Amino acid sequence: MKLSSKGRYGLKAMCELAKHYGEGALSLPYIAGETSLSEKYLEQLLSVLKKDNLIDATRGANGGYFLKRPPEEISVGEILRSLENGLEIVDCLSGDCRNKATCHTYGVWAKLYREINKCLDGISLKELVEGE
Amino acid sequence: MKLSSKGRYGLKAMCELAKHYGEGALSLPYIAGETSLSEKYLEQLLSVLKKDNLIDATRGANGGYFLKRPPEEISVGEILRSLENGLEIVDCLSGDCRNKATCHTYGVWAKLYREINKCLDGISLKELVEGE
DNA sequence: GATAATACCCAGGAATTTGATAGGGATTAA
DNA sequence: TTAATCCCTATCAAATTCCTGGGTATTATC
Repeated sequence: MKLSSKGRYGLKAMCELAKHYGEGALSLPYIAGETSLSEKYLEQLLSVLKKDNLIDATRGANGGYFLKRPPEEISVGEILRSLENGLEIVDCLSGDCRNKATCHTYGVWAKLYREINKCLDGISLKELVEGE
Repeated sequence: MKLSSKGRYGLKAMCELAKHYGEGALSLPYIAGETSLSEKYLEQLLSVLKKDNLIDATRGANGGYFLKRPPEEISVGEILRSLENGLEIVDCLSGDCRNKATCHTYGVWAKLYREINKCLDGISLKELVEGE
């Protein structure tokens, strides 16, 4: 059970945006430099975050990316659900399980899923960059 | 972040062993039949669980697999850590992270790791097969 | 209006991981 | 001796992951 690189790296990028919240947009090359990611790869992560309304961007010269809401209003849970395309640890949590009722293990996955989300939703991006 | 098939199927096999705890050993073909897994695949899962001392086996005719401890003394956490080869969600939790101190995100993974283990260690195999 | 800096879109591919199969060997009850 | 069983290890196809590359659209600045 591993988190994908997308999740790990995307969260780092979000931290970078949070550090500079309120200072205008950060360009892709700048964020790539700070996070040691290739521009092309980072671009894909940011496009996912943008699709899910966590960040926004302005195009053209002097354009870049910025958080859509202040860091204290964005949770790590939101970010990871976006990047990981949901945190469902098994497929049957995604709705299409026909024998929830009789399955011995379904309850375990459901409980774990709730705990994971609870934990991650309890951490804001602001706490992350400020350390505690 | 998905649990592997090994984890899901292995837990089902453990449930089967738990249901028949105290009734002697269950043969590989029998467990395979009950869980709808191929014998060869199931064999690999059971070998992992045996290596980690959760189950034991007797060889030869009338042999089979059985739990090494009663179901109430085996947690789902133990089982999944065995099958998944640890529940570390990111590699840096497995000891070899050089910049724990400065990394913004390390704390998130550490906390989540603790929560996941706490949750799964709180569910016994007995609860699972008896429902609640 | 031209230029340069930027975000945006999408195709593809190498490497890794996963899920599973296969064959043969060792052990033991009957 | 035989048949039923667990044990070991190699291999493979499919899926997924991680990343690169090329080209397009937009816009501030000169």
